[in-house]
Amino acid sequence: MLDQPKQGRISMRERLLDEAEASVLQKGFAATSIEELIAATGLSKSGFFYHFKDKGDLAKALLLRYIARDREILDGLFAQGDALSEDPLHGFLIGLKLMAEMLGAVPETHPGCLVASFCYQEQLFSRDIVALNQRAMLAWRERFRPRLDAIAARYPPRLAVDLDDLADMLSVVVDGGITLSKTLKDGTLLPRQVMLYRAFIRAVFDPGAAA
Amino acid sequence: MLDQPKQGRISMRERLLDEAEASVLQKGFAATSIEELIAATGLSKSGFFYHFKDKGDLAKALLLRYIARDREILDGLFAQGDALSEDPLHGFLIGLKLMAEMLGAVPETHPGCLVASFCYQEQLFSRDIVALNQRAMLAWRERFRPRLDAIAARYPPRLAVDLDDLADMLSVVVDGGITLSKTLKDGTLLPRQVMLYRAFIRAVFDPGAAA
DNA sequence: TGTACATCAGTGAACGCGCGTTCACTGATGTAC
DNA sequence: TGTACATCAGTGAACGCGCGTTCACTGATGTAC
Repeated sequence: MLDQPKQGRISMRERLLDEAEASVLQKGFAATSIEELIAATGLSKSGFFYHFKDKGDLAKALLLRYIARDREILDGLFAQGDALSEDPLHGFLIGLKLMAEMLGAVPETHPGCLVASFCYQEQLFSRDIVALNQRAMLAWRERFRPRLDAIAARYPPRLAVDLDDLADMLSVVVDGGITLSKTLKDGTLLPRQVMLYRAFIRAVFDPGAAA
Repeated sequence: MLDQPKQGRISMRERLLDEAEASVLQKGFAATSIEELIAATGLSKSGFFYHFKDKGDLAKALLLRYIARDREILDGLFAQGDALSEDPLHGFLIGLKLMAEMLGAVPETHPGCLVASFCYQEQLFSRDIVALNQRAMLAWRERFRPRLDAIAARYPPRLAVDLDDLADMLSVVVDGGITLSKTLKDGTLLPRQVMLYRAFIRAVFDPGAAA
């Protein structure tokens, strides 16, 4: 029994977070009621307040979990890309392709980005949650800017572009692509946009890019 | 008196819509209460229900107004671009530059895109509002795809890209750019992303693009 | 020009429901000695 | 091994407030004849 992995049985807390995340992405945080979360999980209302001291605490836990998962996924994707090529440009391009594949793999459309959702409801949240959201957004820039620097060092850019902007553009394309996909209920649109960003990266750096 | 323009005095209905739009973009539709709208405008609660039959009716009016304004602005921008150049590519590039300038002109950061906000709260709205939102998103593709066709006819694309995707990318960059700008509270980020999209368009079509 | 009626733009009071939160309490498991 | 206590993961009942909605009513302006 001791050597059994703890997995399999998901904790009540985790189940509440799962339900809450899905609900927030479909109707926003304010309309996501504790009542509905306990109905979905079978917990009592006071049971909910054992896990979260108030609704704001739920929001914070939701965001922290989302950010951590996001980071892990990106780590995995681009570590794979780097493992498959020593060249920084090719490694990045592989990572982007893997990303597009992953985003296209789920049969339904992407459920949404919690950071974008929170951004459009900022006034509901405490300052530390808003700050957390900003850090999450900045994390993308800080993750990809050094990569672009390394690429630019080997492949002089063929277009005059700011590398911070270019790094930001990936999060922009993913966020905007999610909104596009979600609004039009077409899951293929998001990966296509990521591949378009990838084409842009090639146009900027890859000497053999022009068809 | 008859020849006086009706402007100047804004109707109560319009004031309610103004307040509602700002509030929705800051905290979402569910958290935007009728109570707060009448407090801001000095109207009575039943006065509100004279103008809108229920809260869903407010949402619909909000979205219709937003979409109409959006269309007018885009019409103006790209009509200007076309007026300044006969060439479809250059006209489009001018339109994009004007767009970036307009988006950077407001001192504060962009208040947000109602279509994106509604997309992340879809479950709150009736089917016709959701359909309206889809039409609004599609309108961008349908507006820019013919332009790209005209450009591609004169300037054979130097990169293999799908023109629907490329048309979609503008709305993606604007939507994602708004989220980026809004989250990081930096109004310059949005116009910079639009200019980056413009650079991509040049890279795809403009024979003299490479620096 | 006068009167009758219609429409416009609201007011005030009341409603019931659902929401987030609090409080005192509980029964099962873990740990110290 | 037995007992005392602490922690974990909850329950059940009650609360007050704010929300969206309804209803009967009103006073000012517009229109028909």
